[in-house]
Amino acid sequence: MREFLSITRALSDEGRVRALLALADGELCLCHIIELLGLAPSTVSKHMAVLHQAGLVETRKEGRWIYYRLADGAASACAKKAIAMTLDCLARAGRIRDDAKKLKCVRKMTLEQLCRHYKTC
Amino acid sequence: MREFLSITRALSDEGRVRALLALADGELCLCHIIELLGLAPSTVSKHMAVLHQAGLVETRKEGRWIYYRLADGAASACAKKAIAMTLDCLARAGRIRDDAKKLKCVRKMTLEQLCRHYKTC
DNA sequence: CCGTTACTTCGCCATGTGACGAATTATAGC
DNA sequence: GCTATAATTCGTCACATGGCGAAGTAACGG
Repeated sequence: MREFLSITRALSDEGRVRALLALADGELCLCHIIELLGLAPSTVSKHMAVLHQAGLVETRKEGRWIYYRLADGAASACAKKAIAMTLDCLARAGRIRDDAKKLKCVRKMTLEQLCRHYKTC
Repeated sequence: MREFLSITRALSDEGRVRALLALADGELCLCHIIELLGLAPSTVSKHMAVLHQAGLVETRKEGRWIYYRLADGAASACAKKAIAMTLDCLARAGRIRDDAKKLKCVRKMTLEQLCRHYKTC
């Protein structure tokens, strides 16, 4: 029950849901997500921590950068179901399609470009 | 997106989740759910309104009583998926099994017995 | 080392949420 | 009608949450 509630709570914020779905096409650096959501780094960091604690995303550290990806094999059955449901319900949502477009551009930028002065996309 | 968030938000409270799963065995009157959760009638009423607005439950009025049941055919695909996931994740949870036991007793009581002085089960 | 940079943690504020009891509404039964 | 009762709405309170910027931490590049 506790795990289920941590998952539904994590999925009850639009920013977190958008971040989760952005990972559907592959891992992203935190600065990518900051750029996508247009929120303060501290805010996005906290959102990603919530998703991580719910078991919905996993992290990989590479130098100064932290990459996030959807939870895969090691994830609980419940987390997997929740991710599948989210993708299923929202793949066609306007906001998510817009995000996908922006992400195509964001993914092409180097991390240096991105983190230098956000909002360059 | 708005619908999805209203569903995840509805499912992010333990009382609401317990109420939803209690309906898996068939419809219940509000007073049944008040008895099950042990919360004030006004609180439970608000919880059920949240579930209803999220499209997860439907209501039927019969005299002074209001019966709730899981959303069925008329429900959105997203709501159906969410209900299925909730059942799937929590059917074996300790709290839910305890609730099922208590419900067996509660369901046997007449509404008059129940509403007279709650907590008689 | 020492500055720069990517991220996290902390402190703060505004708003949202869940709880209750009291008041209100709607319905059944006398 | 009038009373009793099931449910909702309202008012209030304590607490959780999401937002930000500032300060702190960790890692790269001189």
